[in-house]
Amino acid sequence: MATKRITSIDVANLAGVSVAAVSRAFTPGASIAPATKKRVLEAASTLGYQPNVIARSLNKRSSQLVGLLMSGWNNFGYVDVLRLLSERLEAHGYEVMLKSVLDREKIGEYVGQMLQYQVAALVVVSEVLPAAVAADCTLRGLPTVLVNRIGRGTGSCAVSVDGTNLGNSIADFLIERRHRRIALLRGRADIDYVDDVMNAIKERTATSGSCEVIADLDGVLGYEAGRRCISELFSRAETPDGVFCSYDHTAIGVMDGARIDLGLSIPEDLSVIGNGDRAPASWGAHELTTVGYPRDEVVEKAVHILLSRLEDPDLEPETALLKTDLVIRASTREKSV
Amino acid sequence: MATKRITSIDVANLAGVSVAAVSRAFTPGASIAPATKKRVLEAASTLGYQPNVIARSLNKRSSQLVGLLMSGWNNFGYVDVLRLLSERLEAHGYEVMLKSVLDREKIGEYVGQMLQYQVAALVVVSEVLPAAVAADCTLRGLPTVLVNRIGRGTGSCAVSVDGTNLGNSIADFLIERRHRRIALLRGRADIDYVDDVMNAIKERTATSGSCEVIADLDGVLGYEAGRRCISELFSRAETPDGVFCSYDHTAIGVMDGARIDLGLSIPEDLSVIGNGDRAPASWGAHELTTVGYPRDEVVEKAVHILLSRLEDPDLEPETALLKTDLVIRASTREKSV
DNA sequence: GCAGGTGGCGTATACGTTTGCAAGAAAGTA
DNA sequence: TACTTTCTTGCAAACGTATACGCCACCTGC
Repeated sequence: MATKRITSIDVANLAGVSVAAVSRAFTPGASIAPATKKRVLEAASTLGYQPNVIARSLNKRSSQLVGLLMSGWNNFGYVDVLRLLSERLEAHGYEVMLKSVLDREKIGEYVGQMLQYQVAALVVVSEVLPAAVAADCTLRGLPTVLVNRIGRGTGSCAVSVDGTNLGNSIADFLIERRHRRIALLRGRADIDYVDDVMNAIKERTATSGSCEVIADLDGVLGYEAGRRCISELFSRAETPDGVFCSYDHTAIGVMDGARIDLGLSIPEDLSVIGNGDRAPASWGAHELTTVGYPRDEVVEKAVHILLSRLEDPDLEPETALLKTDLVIRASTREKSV
Repeated sequence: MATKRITSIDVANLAGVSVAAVSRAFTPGASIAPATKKRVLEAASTLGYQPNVIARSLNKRSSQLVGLLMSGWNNFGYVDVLRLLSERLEAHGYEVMLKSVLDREKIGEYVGQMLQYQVAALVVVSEVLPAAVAADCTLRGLPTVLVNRIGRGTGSCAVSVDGTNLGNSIADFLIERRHRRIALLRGRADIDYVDDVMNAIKERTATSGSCEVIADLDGVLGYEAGRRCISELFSRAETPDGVFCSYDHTAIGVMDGARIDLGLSIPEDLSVIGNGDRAPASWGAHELTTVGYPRDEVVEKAVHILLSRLEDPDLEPETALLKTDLVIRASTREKSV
C-alpha cells in the first residue's frame, strides 16, 4: 500500500489557493504576496510536500542536474576533484549526474544520454569532447567546461594548468642543479598540459647548452611501468641523471627501481620529479619532489565558469590556465654541493 | 536560435502513425507490429529523435537514476568502488546521481533531494542511513543497499566483509608467527566490519595464551597519524611486536615511523598489517602485508541485489558478507626462523 | 456464414509542474 | 471621484511521454 503522494494540488487545497500560487511560493522572485507565500509554505510543511523536480524539468526543459563525464580515474588522483566538484555544485543547488567514459568512441552517446535528462551543464574531466559533440553542446547553449584539457577550437570552456610556465620552472630547476641528461616519462598522451610541460622542458634545456633531454617516452603509466622503465633506461649507453614523470606513482616506481633493482642512490645518482603531489609523495619512504596540482582552485574555477554561463549563456568561451609549482623534497639534488 | 527539439509527434507525423505507436516502438515488449516498429524507428533515426526520459519519468513516476550517497571518500580507496559502480549500473541502463555526505545530520535531506528525481534505487557507501530515513525508503519500496555497512534492523540490504572470519585469520596468522603483544589502530569507528575484525582479534588472542592485545586505539587515520602513533606506542613500558591498522595508509605511516623515527627493523622488531590493499601496499619500498578488499565482488553483489529488487520489490532484505583474506608480503615475520 | 478471439492501432487522459494572460484588488495621482 | 499604475491571483495551456480503453480488422473453427 503505497503512501499517496502529495502534489501541489493538495497543498493548494489546504492553503485555499490555486496550484499556480503554490508554484510561485516555491519560485524565488515570483510575484506573490508575502502572506500567501507564508500560508502556502505552512500548508506544504504540514503535508510534507516538496515540489516534483521531474515535472518542473519537463516544463522548464532544464533540470538542476550537471553532467559529469569522467575518464582516467586512477591516473591523476581525481577522487578529490570529483568530491570537491560534487560538494561545490551541491552547495549551489545542483545535482551531479556521473558517467564513466568506458569507450571513447561512445562519448557522443554518453552526452546524448545526459541530455535526455536535461542536464543544465556539462563537466568533462580529463577527456576531450569530439568536435561534433562539442559543437552540438554549444548549439544547444549547454555550458560546458573541460577540466585538465584545452578544447582547442571547440568553443568549450576549459580549466587546466599552465604547462609551459611549469615546464620552464622544471627545466630551470634541473639546470640550476647541474643536471646534464634528462629523461621524460609520460603516460598516455592524455593530458595536454603535460605535453606543454614536456615541450617546454625540451626547448629550454636545448638552449641551455649544459643540459639535454636524452629520452622522451610515452605510455609509461603507474608504478610498475616506472619501475621497469628505469632499468631499461640504465641499460642504454647514455644514462639520465634526472627524470621527470607525468604521474607521481610512475615517479615512485622509478625511485624504487633505481634503488632496489639498480642499487642507485637518490638523489646522488639520479634526481626524480613527479607530478600531482598525491599523498604518497610526501611519505618518509619517498620524499618525492613533485608538482602540486591545484585541485581546489581547478574545481573552484570550473564551478565559477559554469555558474556564470548558467546565468548568462552568451558569454564567450573562457580558458583558465592556473599556475602551479614544484614542491621540493628529498628526491632531487641540492643546489650547491 | 535554438534548434527545434524533436518529439514523438514529429516522428509520428513522419512515420504516419500516432504518438502512441512511437511510444510503443520504444517500449520493449509493447504490442506493436514489427513493420510499424521498423517504420517508426527509421523515422526516429532520420530525425535524430530520442525519447525524453524526463517526460517518461514523470509519467512512470520512476526514473532510471540510481542515487549514490558517498562518505569517507579518501579513507578507503573508494574511487574504484565508485568507478565500478557507475560502470556496472550504466551497463544495465541506469544512470548514477552522485551526492557527497557533507553533514551527517542532513542525510535525510540528501535522500529527499534524490527522491525528488524519482531515483529508482539507492546505494549508500560507507555511511549508515538513520532509521527513520531507511524506514521511509522501505515504505516507498525504494531498493536500498548499504556498502560497507550493515543496516542492523533497518530493513535495508547490505554488502560488506565478514569481519569476524577475517579477524580470526589475522589473529591466527599473528599467533602462528609467535607474536606476543599486538596493537590495534583504527580510524574513526566508521566501518562496522572493521569493529568485528578488531573484536575477533581480541577474543582469539585472549584464548591463545601466548598473545594478547596491548593497545586498541581509535581515531588513528592516515599516514601522519600512524607515524605519530607508533612513536607514542614505543614510549610506553610495554611495546608491541605486531600492529594491525584499519587502513593501509595508516600502516605505512607506522612502518615509516618505526624505521625512520625509531630505527626499528621491519619485520624483525615489528610486524605491520594493513587493510585495503591499496596501490602503495605492493610497492617495493613498503611491501605491506595487508587485507585485500574485494572491490569487484562488492560492487557486483551490490548491483545484483539492486537489480533483483528492481525486478521484484517484495524480496526480503539481504545482507551479503564477503570473504577476504591476507595478502602476505614482507612487512610481517616469516613463520619459522 | 457467423460467433468468438486476438493483435494492432488511435483517442484521450494523466503525470505535476510553470507561466502567459487577463482580470480583479489595492494603491497612488490628479 | 475617476483614472492610472502596480501587485496578486487564478485560469488554462503547455511540457513530452505512457497507457487504459475501445475500435477495427483479421483469423479460427464450427
